[in-house]
Amino acid sequence: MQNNRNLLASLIQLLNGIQPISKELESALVNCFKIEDVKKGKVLLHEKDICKNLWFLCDGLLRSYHNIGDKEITSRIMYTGHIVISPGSFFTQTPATESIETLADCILAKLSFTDLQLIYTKFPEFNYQTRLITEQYFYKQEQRLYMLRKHDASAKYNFFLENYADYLKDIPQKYIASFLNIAPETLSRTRSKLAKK
Amino acid sequence: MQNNRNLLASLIQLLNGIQPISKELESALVNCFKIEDVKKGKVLLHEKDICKNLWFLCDGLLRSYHNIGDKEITSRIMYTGHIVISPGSFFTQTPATESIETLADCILAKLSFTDLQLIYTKFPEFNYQTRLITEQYFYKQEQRLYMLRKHDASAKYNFFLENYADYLKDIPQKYIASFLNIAPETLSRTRSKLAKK
DNA sequence: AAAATTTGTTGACAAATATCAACAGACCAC
DNA sequence: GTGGTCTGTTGATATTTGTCAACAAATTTT
Repeated sequence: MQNNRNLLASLIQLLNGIQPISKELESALVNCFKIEDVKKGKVLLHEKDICKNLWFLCDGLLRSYHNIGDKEITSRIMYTGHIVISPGSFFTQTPATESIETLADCILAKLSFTDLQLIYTKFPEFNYQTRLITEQYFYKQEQRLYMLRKHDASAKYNFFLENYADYLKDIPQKYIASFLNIAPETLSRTRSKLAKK
Repeated sequence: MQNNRNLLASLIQLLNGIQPISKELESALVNCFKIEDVKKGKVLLHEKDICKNLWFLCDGLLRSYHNIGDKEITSRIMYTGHIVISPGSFFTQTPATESIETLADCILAKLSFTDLQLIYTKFPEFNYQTRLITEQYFYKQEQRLYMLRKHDASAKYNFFLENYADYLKDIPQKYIASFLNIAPETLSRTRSKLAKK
């Protein structure tokens, strides 16, 4: 359990940064989160399953994706320190329209939807921190919407460089391409043009 | 004030639908919201100003927009019953990167950021309802991200028809086009092709 | 109601990106 | 390490959408 506390340190710090949480709430969180090591290439959540857990990504890299026709589209890329869910599915406990998989070996802290609801019941003040976190994610998402409306492929790729530079080497290019909504060949050409300048 | 209560009925109902609110909280909300009639074509929030208010759109139609280069991009379209803010600006009280304007005569209920914070302080349980509302908006936004990654213009326009059909006649086509990230001419052609079928 | 302005339509053309295909390089399994 | 599979690169071509321009239609202003 001491191990739990160490791995969850950055989550606790995130929460305390918003507003200090009580020792009781901290203990409840540390007790409810289960640590999991997951190897690269595993699917955490399958499309059509209900997202029954929230994960805190202690270390690693993930992506969510869904299919349109015969194409697979990467919708989000999530790295160390992120809270991971399939939003629509987790919030409403209905089947997911996307899958989530690991792009690297990951250490994850898993919290079930039911345990989270119990925590909310016992510690209603926790809604404050989670409201603010949801607001932050909301705003980040807004920026991704801006990105997708940028005119050309290089503007989109620059957005990616500004926001995900640290993970560039670890994310297969075809996933970056579909995240930016361009063909992998176009991304390859955009990159080589950029390298020449 | 009785008038206030009527106009805010659907907001109160929205909150009660999540979890019944106390009479005290209801009164505080009704007292803090100020009703405003705003004519079509007025700018509620100017880019670079801080979004100091949240609005509940009792009746009418709004859009948010920002400029990229010499182009104006419509980022959101909001109709009766929506809560309206510029997310990044309101949450963090920093200058907005977008403007918000009325597309029709509107009846708005305005709540200042500071009044909202006072309400949160006095009624911390209110965080519960607002967390859930933020989650709902978060999920809606995710769907708009899906839409922008749809391949062609007609798929994007169909998304619009599915989600904004009731407001189709009231929104100038050029705004719909930039919302869908296509040129107005392309939208015009897409529509005429669709009509022939 | 007429004039002026804005918005939407249509055509011709240009530009960007997608698609298809061949190949090279990286990565994985055995 | 070798063979096989998957990923990325590059070229040729097709398709889609954007751009520019002229005009029509609708809306606003006077």
